[in-house]
Amino acid sequence: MLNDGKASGYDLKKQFESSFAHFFAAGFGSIYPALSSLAEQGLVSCQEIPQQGKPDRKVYEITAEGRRYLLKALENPAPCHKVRSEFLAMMCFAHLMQPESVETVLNSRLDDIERFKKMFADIEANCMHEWPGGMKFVLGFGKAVSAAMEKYICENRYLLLEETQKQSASA
Amino acid sequence: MLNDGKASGYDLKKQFESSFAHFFAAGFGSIYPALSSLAEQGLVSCQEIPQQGKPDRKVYEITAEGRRYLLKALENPAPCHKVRSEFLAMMCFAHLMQPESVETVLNSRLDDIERFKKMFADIEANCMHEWPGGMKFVLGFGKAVSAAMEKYICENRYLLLEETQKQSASA
DNA sequence: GATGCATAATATCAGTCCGATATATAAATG
DNA sequence: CATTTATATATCGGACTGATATTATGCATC
Repeated sequence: MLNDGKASGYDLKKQFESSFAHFFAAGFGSIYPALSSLAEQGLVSCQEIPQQGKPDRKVYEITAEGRRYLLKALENPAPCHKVRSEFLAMMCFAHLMQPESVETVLNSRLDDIERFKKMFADIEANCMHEWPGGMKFVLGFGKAVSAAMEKYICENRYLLLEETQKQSASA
Repeated sequence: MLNDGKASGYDLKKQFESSFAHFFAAGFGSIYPALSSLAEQGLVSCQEIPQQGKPDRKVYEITAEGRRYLLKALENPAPCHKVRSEFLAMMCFAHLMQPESVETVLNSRLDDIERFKKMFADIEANCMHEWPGGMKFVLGFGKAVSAAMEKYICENRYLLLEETQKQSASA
């Protein structure tokens, strides 16, 4: 991220919460230690800007060595793409749940997707133009996958509810 | 998983590599400590079956308390669904990569998806009938999302390659 | 005028997770 | 005959992360 310009940990967090949120979340507990370690390795430099009231702003900037390191890292031919879904894990055992409980879970998932869709629209409206094709590709990927998930859930939730109703009918 | 019947850590691993692979991967480093901890808490019981040549098979079985605990856990109204994609992270910076490098990454991702699709087909052919609706829902979810990803990548890879070609043309 | 909440900003830490590695044998494959 | 795959368990260092702490401003609400 620093390759696109200077930023503080706080600035980066905002990016992780918006454009990166759908595929790579990171909290302060990951960001600050990462910045410290990068600085130690000389891959970024740090400039402290004093402020009144607030902690000093630490603005990080990528170094020439950091840029070389980034380019090397981008040579990985098979980067991973992992999903870790408690949601799907739960749905495997929907037949052990109350039907209302299944409904709640499904709706909360649809809400999350809705929130992502709004975020995508915001991003598209604001900063899309100034982005390289890669960012457009990644945003589009998020939109396509979100849409597919939403469609699938709406069209197939009956699979889950039939089962729980069968159970509650036989109970 | 043990709610569906007794199993050893090794058995569970096979499930994590097949039906669960697309949304919840787990290695031995997670499975064995988890089983030990569950046994300590009395949520599962363990029966050691001696074998010649191989280490003793430890077959775990869920207890009544374990079942109660599972049902409580299934009451979580908003289970999470996370994606962590080095692939998409790299694609954000495609403009810094060689076009051939981008091609390689894209193809390796498509290969992964292809492997999943084959796995889905296998599962559907073999053990689909004996499954509850929840498992069918989850498998279908994986298929739908995989198909959407494949389609999106094929239809939009030009977004990534245009950029790198522009770069290599101006270099 | 006070209370509370959001924003700005950094930082740490305990607990969890996981990839890599180790060990031992049988069976299948080339 | 050699090598790979399958059976089976186990550990550990390093990475990751959610929760928590600190301090101050500004803005809305009661």
